[in-house]
Amino acid sequence: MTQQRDRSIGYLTNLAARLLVKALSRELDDIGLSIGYMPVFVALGDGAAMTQKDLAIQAMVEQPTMAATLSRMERDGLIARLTNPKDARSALVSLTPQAKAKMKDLGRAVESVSKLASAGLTKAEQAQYFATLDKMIASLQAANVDSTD
Amino acid sequence: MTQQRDRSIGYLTNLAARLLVKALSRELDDIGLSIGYMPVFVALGDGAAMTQKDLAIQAMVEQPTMAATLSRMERDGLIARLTNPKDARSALVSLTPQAKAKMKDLGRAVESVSKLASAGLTKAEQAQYFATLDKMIASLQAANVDSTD
DNA sequence: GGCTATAACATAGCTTACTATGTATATACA
DNA sequence: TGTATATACATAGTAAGCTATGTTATAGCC
Repeated sequence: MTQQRDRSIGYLTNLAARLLVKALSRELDDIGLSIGYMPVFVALGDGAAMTQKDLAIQAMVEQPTMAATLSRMERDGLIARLTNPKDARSALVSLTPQAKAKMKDLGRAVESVSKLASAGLTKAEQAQYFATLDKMIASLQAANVDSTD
Repeated sequence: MTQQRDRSIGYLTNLAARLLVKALSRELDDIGLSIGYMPVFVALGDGAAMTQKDLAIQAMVEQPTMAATLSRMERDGLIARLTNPKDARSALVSLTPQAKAKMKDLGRAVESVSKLASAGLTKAEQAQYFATLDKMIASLQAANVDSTD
């Protein structure tokens, strides 16, 4: 009869991530954006144009994931694809003016969710949380690279 | 030109979660299990039988998510559905013997990934990480409830 | 120059999440 | 008793992730 919910590091981290996604998605809905678009905005927000591959690397997602994200963003009028003069296989992706116009609101949404998530945490706790995440991510990425070769 | 990756609490938490999922999925592949099955194993591992709804509550996922998970588990021969004598709308779900036979391996897989994730963290850091996650989850859940009514 | 290997992207198929909505059974109450 | 409401589950559709594999263009090398 013991209420034995999963308290593993994986389950709890995942739950927190899902709740963060949900919270941010709600904010982004109002602006007409989607959470998967975020890393593209971060990468291209300064006016840069880059290939799908470089976007995938920066976002740390696989190529097909970025391909799907970009096609949704194109559908939503947020990115344009210019032919890459240096390589006919790839295209250079950049934000449209409509996308750029939403950057400020996007920043506000991220800020608001970050505040919500860290409500009740001291500055020290927040710093510690980031430091721990960095270490954990490093361990997991190292193991991932090892077993991918 | 600044390599300005997203360092928001949301993005990093999400990245850690994705890496944890990947690591555990790799382990579970060997046993023939899938990560979404985990909360069902946790809930039913002691031989209990419960409804889809209660499973969804324990796993903290929405009902259609649990419905899909259960249908994959049924396909894989891991759960059985018995008619609920008290309510013809629902069925009582329990683990099959094949599923129970995998519980030990599953525990080992979780343990191994937890170790990998917390490699390089002191006991104090781990405890602090859990405490911070708990607070964060509580804040996010409270906000979620508020905006759902 | 032509073949081979590599690289970039596309496509297919799967998992795990979500929301919205439909259906059928229980429950409540007039 | 019969209707209205609430509950449990099913289904449809979408997002965001993954792996595996196909296609086309580039690069390397004999």
